Amino acid sequence: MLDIKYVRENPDVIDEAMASRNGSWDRDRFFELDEARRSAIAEVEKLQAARNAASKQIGLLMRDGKTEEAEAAKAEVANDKERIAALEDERAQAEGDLTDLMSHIPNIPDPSVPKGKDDTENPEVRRWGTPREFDFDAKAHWDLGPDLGIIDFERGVKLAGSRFYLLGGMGARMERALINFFIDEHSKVGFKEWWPPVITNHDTLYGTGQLPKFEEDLFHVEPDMYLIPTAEVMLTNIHRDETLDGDKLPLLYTAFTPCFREEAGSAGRDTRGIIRVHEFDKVEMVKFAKPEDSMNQLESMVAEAEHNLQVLGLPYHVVTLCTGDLGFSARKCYDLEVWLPSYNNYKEISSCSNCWDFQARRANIRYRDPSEFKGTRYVHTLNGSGLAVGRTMAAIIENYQNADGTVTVPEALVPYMGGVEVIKPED
RNA sequence: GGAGGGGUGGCAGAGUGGUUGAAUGCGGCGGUCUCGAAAACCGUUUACCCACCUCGUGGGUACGAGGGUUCGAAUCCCUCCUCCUCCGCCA
Repeated sequence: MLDIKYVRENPDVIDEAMASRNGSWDRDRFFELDEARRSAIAEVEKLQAARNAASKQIGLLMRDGKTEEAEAAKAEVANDKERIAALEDERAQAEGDLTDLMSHIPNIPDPSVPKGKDDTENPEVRRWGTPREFDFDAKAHWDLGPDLGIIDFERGVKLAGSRFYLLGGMGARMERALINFFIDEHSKVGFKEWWPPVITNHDTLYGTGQLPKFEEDLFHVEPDMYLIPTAEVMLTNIHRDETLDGDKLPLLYTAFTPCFREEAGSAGRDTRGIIRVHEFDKVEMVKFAKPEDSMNQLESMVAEAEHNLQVLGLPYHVVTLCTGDLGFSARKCYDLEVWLPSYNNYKEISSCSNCWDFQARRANIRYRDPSEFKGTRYVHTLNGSGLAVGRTMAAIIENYQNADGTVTVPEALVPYMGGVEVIKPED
């Protein structure tokens, strides 16, 4: 959610921001509702002030035993009762509509975000590692996985449906190994580990911006709950409706959770393999930072995600999402894309965003810092994958495959794999 | 699933319709005292919204959430959420 005062005073900035990120907002309706709300407030508060004063008088008259005068005063005040109720309804209506309108407006891109229409215009920031040249016919993970007996697509579909898969043996082991590896790495640099529920409610999803606009992307659990699409939702909402101590910032949180996505509208995209599925595992990083520090925290979060790819020896590059590709809640976002031989291209494996005060305002997360300012301010929230587990496994299988159809386990992962150095075909 | 009892300011804890944003205690902040500190004493202590003569003043709202009764509700009624105790069931 944007600051309503800022929107009121800078509508041209919003126009420009929406145009640059392929968003839209109803400017005329905003001012119509804003005006309606404020004039209703002015009127209703005037009447309330009069009523409060009169009620106080009635109380005094009653106390002094002047019953008749009190009754007369009561009758007089009663006249405004319906009027106040009607105005109050008017105010509530305008306010509800205004909040609804505001909650559908995406964040404003940071001035440092490059202008662009879509993901084809995301500039590369840097590149690490060199994609391997294979001197044999390299396989895609959707072929190699089943050949090794570590990924079973057919049974995944039988157990749950399309876009689900089953891991077995060393595949299952590697999933578990990657989760532990990632969390251990984050812990080394000060991230606190959490273990949240994966079913959640409306308010939590509203806080991070999934609701109300993106309900169709979520798995619904009857009657009114949802499966989380990312641990970001839970980690960020840990402090919903809280006022944090400025001395404790930044807070660095991490968690592993499965993530659930309806993938409505992505039919036909990434249909092969484990790249785009309804349920996948991810280790997530979330930070709560002071405004003046949040951009630095974004850079260090990206560095932490990169560190994991580097230790695993997976080639990748970093791109800055241009205005047209920016997610709803993000003010600035970097994507890490890992090299996938089967795509002969880089594929997103992490997305690190600075949401600025956008989520904090929705989720009401503030902080206090008496030495810096009076009262409270909204914190800045950041989130980033560190990393998507399934896509990491796909990248390892493909980049570390050998001519004989085996897969070498990245050195850093061997201890997490119970000492297994090479994955060979299983029965 | 059944029965009962709670949810008040940073914390503890009063308050069962009328000058209650809310006693009291603790904590926090400022001050007096002191070489300094402690103790003691004095003062102070929320958030959001609206308006204006915009480092301030005035007004409104907020006692789990929402609705109702009333001139007026923390106090009465309804619904929901949540916590606790007991019983049942259970990984």
